[in-house]
Amino acid sequence: MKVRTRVAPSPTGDPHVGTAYIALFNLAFAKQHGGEFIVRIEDTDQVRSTRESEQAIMDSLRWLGLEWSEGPDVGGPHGPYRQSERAALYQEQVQVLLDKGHAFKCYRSAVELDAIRAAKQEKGDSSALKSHDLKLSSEEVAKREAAGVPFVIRMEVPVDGVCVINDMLRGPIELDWSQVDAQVLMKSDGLPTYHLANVVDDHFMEITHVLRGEEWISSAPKHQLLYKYFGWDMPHLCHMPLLRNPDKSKLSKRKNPTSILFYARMGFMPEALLNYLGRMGWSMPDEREKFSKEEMFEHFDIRRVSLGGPVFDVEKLRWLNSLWLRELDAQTFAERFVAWGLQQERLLPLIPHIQPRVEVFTDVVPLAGHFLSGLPTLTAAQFANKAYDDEQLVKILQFGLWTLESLRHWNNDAIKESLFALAKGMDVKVKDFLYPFFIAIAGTSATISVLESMELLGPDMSRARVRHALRIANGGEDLGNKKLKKLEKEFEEITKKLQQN
RNA sequence: GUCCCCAUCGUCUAGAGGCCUAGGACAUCGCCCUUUCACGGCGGUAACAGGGGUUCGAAUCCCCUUGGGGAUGCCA
Repeated sequence: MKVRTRVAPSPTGDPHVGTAYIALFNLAFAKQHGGEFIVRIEDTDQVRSTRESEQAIMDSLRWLGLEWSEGPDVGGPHGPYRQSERAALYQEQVQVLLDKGHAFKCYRSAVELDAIRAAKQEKGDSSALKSHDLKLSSEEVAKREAAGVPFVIRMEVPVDGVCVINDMLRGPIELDWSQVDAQVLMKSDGLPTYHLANVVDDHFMEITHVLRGEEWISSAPKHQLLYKYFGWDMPHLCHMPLLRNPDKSKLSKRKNPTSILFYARMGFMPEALLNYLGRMGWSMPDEREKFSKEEMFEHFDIRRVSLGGPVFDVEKLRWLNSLWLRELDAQTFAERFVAWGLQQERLLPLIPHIQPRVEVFTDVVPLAGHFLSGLPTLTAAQFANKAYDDEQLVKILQFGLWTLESLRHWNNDAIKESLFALAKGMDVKVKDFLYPFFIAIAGTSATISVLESMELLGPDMSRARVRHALRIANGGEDLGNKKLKKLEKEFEEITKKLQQN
């Protein structure tokens, strides 16, 4: 038996707790049945995946103590078994479908697709796009072919009837074929889409069980159909509930810290985070709260998964972490604390900023203590500055936060460039603009460069602190939707203006 | 809009028709312990979304309604 999880790197490279969640249950399931657990980096988009983001995912899964099978089948586009090296395989398989008439070339442009969809909707036709919707006259096809117009390869999908998907937790699920698009299998750049890569990879890797997020249920018919077209055995499917924000929406970093790195930085023990993830939608038969992954695997039963989407509750995670922390003997506690925050390689980059500013060692902690803390205790009064009023302050922090959230690469230059540009766009002096960020990040302006601080703290911790500061500056409340919308508009105008220059 | 999934305290959950006057945990409130703050101990507030069935009996099974979520991309 082989169980696999596919993980997609995020554009910003932060490994998501949801990834670890799915991986944990895959591993637990595999272990319990004496099977093999495989992690596959998925990225046919090629925008998200960089060597760094793939590495970050693997490192954080390792940090959590989730081990997977090594081998030629592991890795994404940059891994030992590269996507580009598999390109021929996908070409070959898609040709098989083409030959059997299960797939077809489509020369339609994005503009045309929009128009076709709009026209269907207007007619009150709620069915998905099918090959007959996309058909062009043979002259037109010949014309476009001759002109070298880019094309994609789509799969043929039944026009109506029901498709039954067997879910290990939910039993049979009936989905209408009328709702399933003639899915693109091969993009115009010649790379496969997720759906094709997924099915082909799993088949050749001899995957028998797939545990994935619930958001994949509606694409299961496409996958099942591809297996049928190829004449291959389909793995068993199991869809796990989705982790949620406190407002019940799908867990997202705008509303909750989602990066495993954040929790590591924040000083959570990997054992505790894993334990907490194991309690999401699952319980031990004796209902105990604290358990190791070995204990979890020993008692694991997929049928004990509950289907309601669990809300990720940082408070409870903290409590659970305290249980793990207190169990450590003094020696181990000291070792782990040092390993967490006082390692030379973590300290070293700070020294050039600290050394010129201190006279004695006792000056170090007041100056750089924010590297070892979580969210600072703040009051609205700390943000006071005669250069701006309350409204302007909120604006600076919110616009700054959005800017930080949009950064793809987290380094001093990128942070500096984007923030300085924003200050200019907002017509605020850099010095005044940065002041609230000093408070947000370090709790004081008497400290080292806030840009350096942010770089060293990492994106998630930095954003979390700015978000926290924003709430304090706004009188202890989150910004209302109305206000947010207004600000969003203004922010868009500024970014547009900046892009033009 | 359409399709699908889901539904027990604020949150995580136990519950496979009678063991449920619904249990545990986090959070919260009160008391105790204590030179402080924590930890800890004891106790309290707090839930089967609503309506119909099925059954001698329903949190548990069925249907409808409502609510939440997801999908509807040349993203994954």
